[in-house]
Parts: sequence; structure tokens; C-alpha cells
Amino acid sequence: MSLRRRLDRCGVSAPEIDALAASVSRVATIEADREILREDDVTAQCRILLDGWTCKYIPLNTFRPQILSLQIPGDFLDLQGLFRRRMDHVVASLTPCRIGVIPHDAFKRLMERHPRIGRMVQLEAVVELATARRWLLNAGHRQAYEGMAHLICELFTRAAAAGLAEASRFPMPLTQTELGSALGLTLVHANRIVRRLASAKLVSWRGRWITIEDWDGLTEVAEFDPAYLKPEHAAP
Amino acid sequence: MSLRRRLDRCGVSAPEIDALAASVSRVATIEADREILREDDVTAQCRILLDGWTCKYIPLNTFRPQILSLQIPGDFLDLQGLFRRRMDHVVASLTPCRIGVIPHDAFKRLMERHPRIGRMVQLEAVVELATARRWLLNAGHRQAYEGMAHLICELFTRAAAAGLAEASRFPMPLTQTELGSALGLTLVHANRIVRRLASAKLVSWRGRWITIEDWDGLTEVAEFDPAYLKPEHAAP
DNA sequence: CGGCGCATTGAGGGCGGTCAATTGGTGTGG
DNA sequence: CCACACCAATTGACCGCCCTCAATGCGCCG
Repeated sequence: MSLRRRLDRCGVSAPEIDALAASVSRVATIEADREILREDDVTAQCRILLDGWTCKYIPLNTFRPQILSLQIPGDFLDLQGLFRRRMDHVVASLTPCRIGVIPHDAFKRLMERHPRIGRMVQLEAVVELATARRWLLNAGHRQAYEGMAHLICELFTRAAAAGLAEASRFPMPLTQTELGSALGLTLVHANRIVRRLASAKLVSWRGRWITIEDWDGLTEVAEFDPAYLKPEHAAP
Repeated sequence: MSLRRRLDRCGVSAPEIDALAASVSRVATIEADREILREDDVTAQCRILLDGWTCKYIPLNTFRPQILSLQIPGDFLDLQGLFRRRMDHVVASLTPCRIGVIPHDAFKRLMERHPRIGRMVQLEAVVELATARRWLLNAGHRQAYEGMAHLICELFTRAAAAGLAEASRFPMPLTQTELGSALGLTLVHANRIVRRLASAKLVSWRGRWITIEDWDGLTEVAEFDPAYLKPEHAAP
């Protein structure tokens, strides 16, 4: 189950995993393209994504929103709600989703009883921040070609860690429009970049799967170093 | 003093401020354009910026680095070090700096004794993440003109909260090259954008100060909402 | 079969990058 | 006080990445 797998990666051991799993008060099922949490929402629960993909964005007047981060099974949706009252962004489903809901008070009791869970929460925030910085590089510094390569490297690495990937391919439920928006690209240019990556024999994208044809070539183009995704705990 | 002012804004009250101030084991003085922390560094201290400006960036092979975040007096430089062993980015001084150093073990004892300090740390991470998302919007979604306006709005708001700003102007020790790099712009285009903002009578930039000529106009261009910068605590 | 969503491709244009030169302010040495 | 160096700001000319508008192909499903 993805919850246990995810926790496993964060240096949390069996008793903590059981305690956290037992704190899930209910499991919500949500269809695709729904806003799960809105700007200014105030909630009393945390959510962990069990199945499906979600994204975060900030609504703006002028255009359709840019995707600011992606969540795959095992990722938390709103850990920040533990520390800040109001949402400052939207969390929306990109596919049908199953979501585990954990009340804040239960979560806080867990953190007091299991210090490792508190550290896991901190580490999640650190990794999310490190990821946002890479996305900033993708959008601001890198060319579209290199940025798309980096995003695909990241998503493959994360999907593999979540147990979603096969040897050299992983499911891609997003449209090219959506993936491009994560880089600040329009659908037309996102498609051209994907075509270039395909003709360079680095990746191929068929159906709802992306296949890595040449991992070494792809990581070299992207200057991808997966270290930022791997929570390496400080000394206890 | 900026340390106390900063803590004051985070919902930490007098006893915690005193305790934190007392935990500063030494104050380091650093000249401009020095790397304070490097990739892969492992340290046993946290640092709080007392004077000067610093930035964070990730070294890449191809170009000179893009600035990924800015710190002004009162900001912490490496709270993440409490939870993650290695630095995944560089922290560098942009001006001469004074830096308060707090050993991790002292900091952790503080967090155990004063739960509010632990929550402040979490909230700092949440605000830093929210800020990174705005920068991602600036670089990926907004035009250079709107992005520069947003960045100036943010820096003015932060400078004012840190007590650095006057009524409608604030010190800007960065060059246009550096400020542009935060948006993924070259110095030439950054300068053109600054000129456009000036000829639109929104801001003026003389010497080492930026003056806000028309705050309402500027925030409207930028779609700036300062809520993300204001830590609003969840219920205790 | 017809409709819909997504991928794909073409043509043209603008924002922002690159190269290059000039201005202006500040500090330093003659 | 002036000559000079140095750095940041400024401006021009040109180019290319990426956007916009538009049309077509393609797979899926009712």
C-alpha cells in the first residue's frame, strides 16, 4: 500500500507507520478535475494521496493557472495546514483520486508520541521546497528542452520510488498541456519539445505512458541529480 | 534589533525571543560575494541573518547561476539543516553580512522547551515554500514586466516588515543583473523592464534605493497579494 | 458514424536573449 | 584637480525561442 511505502522512505519505522495508518479517519474518493482544497480554505485535517495524481496552483485573473507542483500516490496534499490556517493555493485532482484524511488533532498527538513523525513532516517540507527550487530553475533558467527533460527525470524518479514505474517507463496521466504548464509552456511548444526529445531518442510518450529510452542521455541534457528528492535525515 | 523583530512577527513572545537570542553562540562577519554554505556542506549550526543580504542558488555547468531566493535581515539561512544533513544548494552573501550562529543541539533543546519555537520553524518553511511558488509564477507564467513588479512588491513588503524601509522606499543593494536573474532575465532585459516600470511612473530606482511611486498601480500590475508572506498561525 | 479530446504541424509575430558600444558614477593615483 | 580604471546602467541592432492563431490527424466512446 502506498501509504506504508511512502512512510518507509522517510525513515519512519513500523510502529510509526501503523500509528499513522490507524489515524486515517476516512478515505475520500474524488473524480478528475475537481478542486480538493481552495484558496482561503481552513480545514482541520491533513490529506495523503493514496491513488491518482493531483496538482497545486494559484488562481490568477489573467490566464489559466500554471501548475506549481504535482503529487503522486504517497504524497501529502496539505501538511502545511498543520501550521498555517488558510490555504494560499488550490489543490486539484488531475485524475480520479483516493485520499486518506487524518484529523489535525490526531496528527498532532501522533507527532508528540512519535518524534520521528514530526521529523518526517519537516523533511517533507524540505523536499517540497527543494523541488520547487528545481522547478524555478526549469522555468526561469533552463531552455524548454532541458527543462522538460529535467521534469521527466524527476517524475520518473518519484514514480519509481512510489512503486508506480516499471523498469524504464512510468504512467503519465497528464496531458501535454498540463505538463507544459508546469514549465510555463503552451501546449503547442510543449508538444514540439516532446517531439524533439523523442526524435533525439531520449524518451517516447505513447498512450498514457512515458518510456525512458536513454536515461544517461536524458539526465545529461537535464543536468539531473536526484539527491534533492531523497530525504537524508540529519542525525536524530 | 532585527532578531527580536523577526521573532516578534512569528507569534513568538518575549521569553522565547530571549531564549533564542541567548542561544546565538557567535556572530560572524562576512564580506560581499562570498559563499557562506556550499553544496554538500554538512554543518552543526543554524544561521540567522542580522545584517546584509544573501541569496541561494544551485551551481550548474552551463551558465552563471540563477538566484532562487533572497534573505534580508531577520531571515534564517539554513533552518533545513536541522532536518537534512547535506546542503543541496549554495548560500552566498550579496553584501557584507553579520550572521548569528546557533548550534543545532542548542536549537533542538529550545524547540523541546518552547513548542512555539518549533512551530515558528515550521512556519518559516511554509512561508519560504509559498514564496518559491510565487517566484515560479514570476519566471514561468508572468511576463517580465509583471514579474519584476511582483518581485519589487514582495521585497518592499518584506523590507518594511524587517524595519528596513522608509515610507515608500527601501534599500536595494542588488544590481539589476542580480535582481533580473531571480526572474530568469538577462541584465539587458532586466534593465529595459526597470526602465518601463519607471516610465510608467510605478517605481524609480536611484542609487541603491528603490522608490515606490504608485503602490496601487504596482500591485495591480503584479497581481500582488501579500497574504503569503504573513505567517498566520494555525490554532495552537 | 459522428463527436470529442488530445496530439501534431504550419505560418507568422513578439518577447526576451546575445553581442556590442556608450554613458555615468565612484574611487584611486598622479 | 585631473586622469584613469572600474563597475553598473543604458541603449541599439539583430536573432531565436516560444507564443498565437489555425488547421489537421488520430484515438476513443457513445
